[in-house]
Amino acid sequence: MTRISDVAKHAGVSVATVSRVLVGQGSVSEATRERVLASVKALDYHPDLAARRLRSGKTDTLGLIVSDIRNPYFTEVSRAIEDVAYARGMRVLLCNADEDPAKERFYLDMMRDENVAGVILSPTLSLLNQYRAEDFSFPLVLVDRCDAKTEADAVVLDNIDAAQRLTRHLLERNCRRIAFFYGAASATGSQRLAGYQAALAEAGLSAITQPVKPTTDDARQALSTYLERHRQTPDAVVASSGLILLGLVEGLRQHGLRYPQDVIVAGFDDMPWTRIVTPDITVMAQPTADIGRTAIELLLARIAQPGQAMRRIVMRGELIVRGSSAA
Amino acid sequence: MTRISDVAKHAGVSVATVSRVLVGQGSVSEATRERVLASVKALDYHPDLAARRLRSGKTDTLGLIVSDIRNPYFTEVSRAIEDVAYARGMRVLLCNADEDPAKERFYLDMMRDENVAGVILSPTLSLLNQYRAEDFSFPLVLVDRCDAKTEADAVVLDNIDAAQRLTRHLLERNCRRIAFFYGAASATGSQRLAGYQAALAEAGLSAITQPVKPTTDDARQALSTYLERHRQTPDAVVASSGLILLGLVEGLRQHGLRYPQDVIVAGFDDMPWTRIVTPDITVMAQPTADIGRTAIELLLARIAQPGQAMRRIVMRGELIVRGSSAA
DNA sequence: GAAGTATTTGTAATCGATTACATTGTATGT
DNA sequence: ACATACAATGTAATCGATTACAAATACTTC
Repeated sequence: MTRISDVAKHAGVSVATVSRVLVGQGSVSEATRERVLASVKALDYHPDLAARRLRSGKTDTLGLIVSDIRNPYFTEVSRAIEDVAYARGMRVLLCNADEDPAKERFYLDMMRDENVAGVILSPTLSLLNQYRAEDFSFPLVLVDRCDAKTEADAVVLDNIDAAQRLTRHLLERNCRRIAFFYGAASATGSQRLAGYQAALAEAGLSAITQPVKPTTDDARQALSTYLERHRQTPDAVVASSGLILLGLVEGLRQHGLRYPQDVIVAGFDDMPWTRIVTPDITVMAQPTADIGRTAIELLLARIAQPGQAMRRIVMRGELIVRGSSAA
Repeated sequence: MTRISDVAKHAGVSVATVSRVLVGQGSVSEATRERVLASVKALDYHPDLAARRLRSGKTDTLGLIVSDIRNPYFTEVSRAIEDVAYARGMRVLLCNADEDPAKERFYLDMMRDENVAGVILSPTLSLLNQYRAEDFSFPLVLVDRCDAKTEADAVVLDNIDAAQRLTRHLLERNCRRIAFFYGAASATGSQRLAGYQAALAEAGLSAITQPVKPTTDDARQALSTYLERHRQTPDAVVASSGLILLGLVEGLRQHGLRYPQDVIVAGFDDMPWTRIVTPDITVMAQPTADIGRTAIELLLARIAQPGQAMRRIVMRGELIVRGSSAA
């Protein structure tokens, strides 16, 4: 391993000067600057990050804790985040909390131990409910999940509005009995539930709601159970997330129900498969790349300006009408 | 921040003793051990990882560099890897090389700088071709992609056999003109191509092959172009990966071709959507969870025993026959 | 109980950078 | 020509742990 002292010797300067060149702090003459950089290149020197971190207390690593890495929503968001980080030469420590508050706790502790510059997190409901900014020693940006009462930097969809518009669309298609399958474990799920309920209330209709675990398997089973228990099938089934939507489509298929003839189906997240099934599926699409990019930019801004006011950035969903809700 | 010296003072011992308790090296009496642990808990002490790393030169961070985080194959593999890492209290630094040798290089350099304990990598073709074990300062396990001539720890599918069996299945369905769309940029794609070709050769048939970029969009376009250029549609189209398969299905749909009536379709990777389209899709499934778990275990074994012989672990794919290749 | 060994604990060096402070050299204004 | 300010560089302290080595204590064995 070549150390900074090797570079200093090679360039005929002190270690302090080498460090100044590398860090970009302090003043160095252009001549020595070039000499040092030449030596760095000649010796293929790479600073020891642990040493640098220990002394300076700074890191250029960001943390990203998502709820489910297999959920395409999160992979697309992470992808966008990582692209920005890559462009800036920063690292991203990606972890998967699996909707488990214990894992989430573990990873947050790990972020503290790693001394990351900041963290982007899609919090469990449990964390969100007891959220206090002062519990975190690093800048934190919430993504996907945040409510109005939580004082934090956040990037979220306008869930209530999005669910309301999606539901209104189904009402326009003359659906009356609309069953809403939602992930009860997340803030997102309950906000979308509220939007759905608001739309039904406008129309003077009563709600049919079914909380599920936010997985495809659980959603499929919940639909099955529902269909078996009730004689009358609903006019429409709606999912509060892409994974749940997939479960609903699987479940309909399993029960031999065709859409849109027997029952209309729609849900959140414009996942790739929604375009290729026949008929294709009406969805409320989220701007995942935008959400990711905005989240990391918000985080970097916060790191640069720790004092600035908290910002909650609310994005609008896009309704994409397809065959599954054809008139 | 509480430091190790605070803990030492609180417990009435020296910092060395505290360190020994925490690291688990050296001998400490049970009594002091408990006293130290009590102090650690009382003060909520967490060791500074940078300092620990600097002094010991060791890390319990692993690196994982995948080719495309949006590919469900890789998310499932990462998921399995991370589960094992979590169970052992290790961190995983996940990066997305995007099939780009430059990014791959960048992230490999970063892994070196981070001083990770080891890395799991799905290499680009370019890296694989010039692979030399001595170029890496850390233990490395290849996943998904490796060839017989590369001397490295690796976990891969038996690609030739898998593609051959998938192709034979189509031959049994009386397909004669079988078009193979494969990712030319990866070792996996060309190995699967070889398997396909072997099966056709057995049957005395000529191959129809189409290299594509390993993305859904590119596959869809390639299929379109192919269909427009050739009067006669093939009996079957086969994809060398799940993302390509999705593109083929989209393309068929776009051209109004039904399967299995007009053309049979099949491919690699049992992705969730393959079960819900109608008809559902015949696939060669990969044991992704097994692959991930095996890869990290192989890596940990290598870290523990740096001297042991290189192992290439070859997994068998599972043919799942579904409606898209119905007789 | 003495000698020898094993166990437990402490002292201080060390990892490789950053950075406060001191020092030297150079330019500027009067 | 002298004082002042500022730029460029070097010396050495420092970050917070681990660990080599030394010292103290406990435990055997005869």
